[in-house]
Amino acid sequence: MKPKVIVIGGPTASGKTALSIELAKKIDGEIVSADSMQIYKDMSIGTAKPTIEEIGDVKHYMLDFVSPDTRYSVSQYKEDAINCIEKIIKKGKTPIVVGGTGLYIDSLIYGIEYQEITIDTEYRDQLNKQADSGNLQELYEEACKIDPEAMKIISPNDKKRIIRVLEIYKQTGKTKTEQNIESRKKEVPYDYIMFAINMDREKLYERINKRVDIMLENGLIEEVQALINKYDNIKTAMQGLGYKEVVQYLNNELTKEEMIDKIKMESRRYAKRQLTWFRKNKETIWIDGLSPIENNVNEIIKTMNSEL
RNA sequence: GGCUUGAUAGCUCAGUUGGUAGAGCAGGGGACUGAAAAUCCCCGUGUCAGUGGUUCGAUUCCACUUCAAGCCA
Repeated sequence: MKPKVIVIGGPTASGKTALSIELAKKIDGEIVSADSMQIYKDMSIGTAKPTIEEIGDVKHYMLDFVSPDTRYSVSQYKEDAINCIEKIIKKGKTPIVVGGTGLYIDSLIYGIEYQEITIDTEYRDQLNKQADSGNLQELYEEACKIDPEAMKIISPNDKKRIIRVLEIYKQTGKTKTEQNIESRKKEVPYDYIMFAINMDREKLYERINKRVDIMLENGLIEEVQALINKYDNIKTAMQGLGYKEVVQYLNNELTKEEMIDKIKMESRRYAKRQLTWFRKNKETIWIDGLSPIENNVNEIIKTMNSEL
């Protein structure tokens, strides 16, 4: 029988942190984060990283260990997270994967295998330059020639994905379609049980808005200021919600009020995208984030025990 | 109190020389395999403020009413 791994997803501000910590306490579990921004050091307020008080004695992995000027990716995440899961299981404890980054979660639950390659940043930059100088259409056509199958679902405007199709082909000689098939050949070694939190949309949005206000109170602006003082190249980390908006504010491109409203709006949209992601997986067991945490913890334990 | 202007989608507004209306933003749905808090795709019926009149037909023209802004007393 495969070891069980609990997964808890859900939109931002839905209460994943609190639920997972309570669950971990109750079942003697350890937490593996699945969050593409909380991996970064020096980014705590804006990513709503669990605080030391919240964490308490519950062991957390995959938090706060990458420098914001470093490139990180799903493939690395998959490798690192699997190591953590392995370690936890060896201890005889239950791993609890928690986070809002659907892509990262999928890399685990579908056991995606990534080939050992490093990204050719030079080639990527070159393609980006080409695309930005009005030649995206050409790149799109080229990608269509290489991998017409994959291009069926990629829009002529989706620069990132068009470039990726070209990159994969240049570096591996394979098409994205071929690679996708190969990446899912191996059997998934764990029994992942997927939960996701949801709640009344209006309530969720209220919580998001409130959380943004609290971030500001807790010193988000100062955190961003310190971040840009400390690091030179924070391209990936700057994709983080809230961070780029504060930078715009610091550059006087936005008023404080505009910045706050924008962070709230972008966070709401992000939550919507996250929900879309988790809805796609029909195995997902939905949890009502508005019921008491204790009930939800018990619900999860009950489901676990019934899945034999 | 008088005059002027306005009232159309959640918001800002366009429009219909009379044949029941459309943009931006907000919002909703979806896609997603090495940048993913990223990137991309799709979605617009609303007593056209209310009541009456003219008309085959009114959101459009006319009258009155209500509300708002401005001006004059």
